[in-house]
Amino acid sequence: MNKAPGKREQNRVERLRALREAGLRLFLERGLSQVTIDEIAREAGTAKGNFYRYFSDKEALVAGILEPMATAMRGHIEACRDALEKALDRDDLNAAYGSLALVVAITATQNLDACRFYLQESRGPATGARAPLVALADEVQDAAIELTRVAVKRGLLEVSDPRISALAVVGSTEVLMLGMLDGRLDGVPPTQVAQTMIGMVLDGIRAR
Amino acid sequence: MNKAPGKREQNRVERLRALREAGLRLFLERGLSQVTIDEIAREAGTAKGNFYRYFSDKEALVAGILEPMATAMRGHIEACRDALEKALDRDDLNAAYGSLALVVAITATQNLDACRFYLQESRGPATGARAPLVALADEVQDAAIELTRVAVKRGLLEVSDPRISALAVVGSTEVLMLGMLDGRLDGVPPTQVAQTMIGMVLDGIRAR
Amino acid sequence: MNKAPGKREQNRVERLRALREAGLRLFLERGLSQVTIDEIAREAGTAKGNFYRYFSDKEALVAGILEPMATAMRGHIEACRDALEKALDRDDLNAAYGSLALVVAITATQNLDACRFYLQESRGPATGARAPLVALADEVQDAAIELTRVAVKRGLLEVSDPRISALAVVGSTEVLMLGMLDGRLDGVPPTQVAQTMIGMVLDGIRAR
Amino acid sequence: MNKAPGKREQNRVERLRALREAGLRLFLERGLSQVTIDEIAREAGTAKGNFYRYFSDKEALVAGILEPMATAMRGHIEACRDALEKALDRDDLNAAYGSLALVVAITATQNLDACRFYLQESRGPATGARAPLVALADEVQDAAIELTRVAVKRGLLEVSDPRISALAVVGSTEVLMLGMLDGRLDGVPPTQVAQTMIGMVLDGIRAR
DNA sequence: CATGAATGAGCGTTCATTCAT
DNA sequence: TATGAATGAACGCTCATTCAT
Repeated sequence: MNKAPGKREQNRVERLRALREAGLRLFLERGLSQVTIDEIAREAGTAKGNFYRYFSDKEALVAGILEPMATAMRGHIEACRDALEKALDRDDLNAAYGSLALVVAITATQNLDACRFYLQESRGPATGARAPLVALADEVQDAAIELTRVAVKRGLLEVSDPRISALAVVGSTEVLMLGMLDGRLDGVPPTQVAQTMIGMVLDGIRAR
Repeated sequence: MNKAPGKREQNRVERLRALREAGLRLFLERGLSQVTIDEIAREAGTAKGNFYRYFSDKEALVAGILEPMATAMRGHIEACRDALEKALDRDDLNAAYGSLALVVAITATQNLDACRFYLQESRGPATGARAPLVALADEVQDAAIELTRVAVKRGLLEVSDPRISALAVVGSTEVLMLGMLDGRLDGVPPTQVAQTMIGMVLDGIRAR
Repeated sequence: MNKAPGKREQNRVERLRALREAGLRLFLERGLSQVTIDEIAREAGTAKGNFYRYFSDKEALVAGILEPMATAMRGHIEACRDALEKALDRDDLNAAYGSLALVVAITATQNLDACRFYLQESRGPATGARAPLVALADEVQDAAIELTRVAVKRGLLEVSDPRISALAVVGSTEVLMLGMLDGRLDGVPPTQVAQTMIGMVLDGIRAR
Repeated sequence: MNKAPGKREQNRVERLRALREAGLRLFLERGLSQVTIDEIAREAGTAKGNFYRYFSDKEALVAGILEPMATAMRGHIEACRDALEKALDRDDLNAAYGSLALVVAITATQNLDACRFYLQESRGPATGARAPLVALADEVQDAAIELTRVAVKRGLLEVSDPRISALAVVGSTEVLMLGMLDGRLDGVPPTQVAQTMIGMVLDGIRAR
């Protein structure tokens, strides 16, 4: 019996979703540190005290908001590294990077708000609720450097220093994404942005 | 009389400096939103109530911290645009960009902490004390786009879209600077980083 | 039918017992006011909401915890008074007091935790959940005074003031019991403590 | 200049007094755990946040309320021990104990409310704000035992066990004091109570 | 002017109590 | 009937801001 999920479980899932959504919406509107638990609960249509059934504090909510995107990103990075480690020539490299760009773009699109949230709040000291964001940012930068190192080690890429190339790409990507989100790049086809990015990657940032 | 600055004025200037320095130090350590006026005053060696004699609130302090760097940057950008508008060939372009890179680097070095503060806190919604930071960031991005547009208009640069190139450069620069500051680029000579950046600019981000 | 207790009733009794035990254990560990209904229910292995099926609030639980001991004590006191009212000489008095001491000791031993709980929390204003404890303490003191008055009235005891003697005995008893429970009297045979107490009673506290 | 204490200092002292007094009054009325910082501040005629300038939390306030009495008691106990250690005969013992009883009585009278507070809340687990009370109670009981041990060691007192005598005296004293405070001993001259107590002490609780 | 005490709104968190499941 | 999710009033504590000294 009870093949369908019970009402309790349904409510639970719905509440979680509502809290995450409300939190994300408010964080984007007014900034992580300016939003109170009170508001999040109200915006999610529940009582303040109920928030704490679902998240131990604001930091846990932030982690929860980021989690789907972070998990997906980790998977994509892993896959890209696997591909790079098997890559034999420039075409394989192209394929690996292109593939990564594609799935990252898709993941970003599917988690648009979370992505924007990440871009907006991931810098600075990892104090309190910002910790999960900074941790993820660190992870991303380290992964970018690692991927570049692999490509260089396999002789597929020639760069002055893998760290420079990797961070430059990460930085460009971040600001371009924000540009698309905040309207500064309105009218530019996303594919063109992507192409520019991939060009940067493949050209190893040009400096040799 | 009183050609030399009076004792009063000297004190005033010293207090201002102490408050700005203390605020900056604490903002870097623990994040803008986590620092209280109380702490800033204590760190600056003055009484809490005295803070309000010099700054109307935290936002004003932030603006004060950024002001020297922002003024310098505006000057540099202005000069670069002037140079670009008189530039006749690729060499002039090189000179203009190289010059900008140089003075920006110098300004950043002279305002290292303010620069880092800017890089760490300039994103996200412009709420509360963060407003001056976000405003400056907007200004920088708009200026970067404008400079690129000028270069393109004069036929000195060929890019798919000036906005993409400009933002990519801004993003790379930001993350590379942070990388130098947070140790991720330890051991890389700054000149090499700069060269990579200038290469990016001159190559118009490679994508055509 | 249903001469034997039904399953329902069995469960009910078991739940009550579990809640009382859990509450008592926690009250002793951390103090009456520091224990939440939540914890009591969890410790008793039942759901929080279920607590309210058995007790209207914390005060009712406290009353429930004390009830067996209180009822027994009332009976013993009653019996002692009956004995005293029939007592004709010092031997009868000895017998009555000795008997009371014995049954009180037995009751305390049989309700060791409840007794300790009473000793620890029965003072102070009768606010909230503490009310039943304070009420019982008042009852005990009044009874002690009353018993002494009876003995005096019957010419069996000579004291400066029955109230002084009675309260001194009650106070000594309480602290000595606590001393036995908290280890301060480790190594002293309980009978020796009891003898001292009875000596106090019979000597009418010595001051005449 | 400024021989008289400044207005600031005057205010400070007055606030401290008001907070201690307000706290004590409320603790007596409704019990330590039932009183909120909010109420204490309101009762003291100050703002809630101001409470924390003077006391780090409720526990610190309790310690502050107890402190004068505790310090006095420690001094008296010390003096009594010194006297006992020099005592040569029963008369010296009488003097030492009588003296202690007298100064304790005076101290209690001078700190009537604090004394009552101590008597009402010093039992039970030392959780949170109750810690200083329990610590003081432990100190008192240990000191009582120690004093008795000294008297016994010097052959001035003959008791079955110093711990029993000491705790019995402490317990009697406590309950008799409460009895005087809560009206149960109305009409009994305090001197008579004291005499009873001293009789108890000198007779070594009668049990040999 | 400088000081730091006072103010009180507001935040994060808890918990007795109710109520849908 | 049992469960534990939801509610919301408090509570402890903080801190931007004001103001007496």
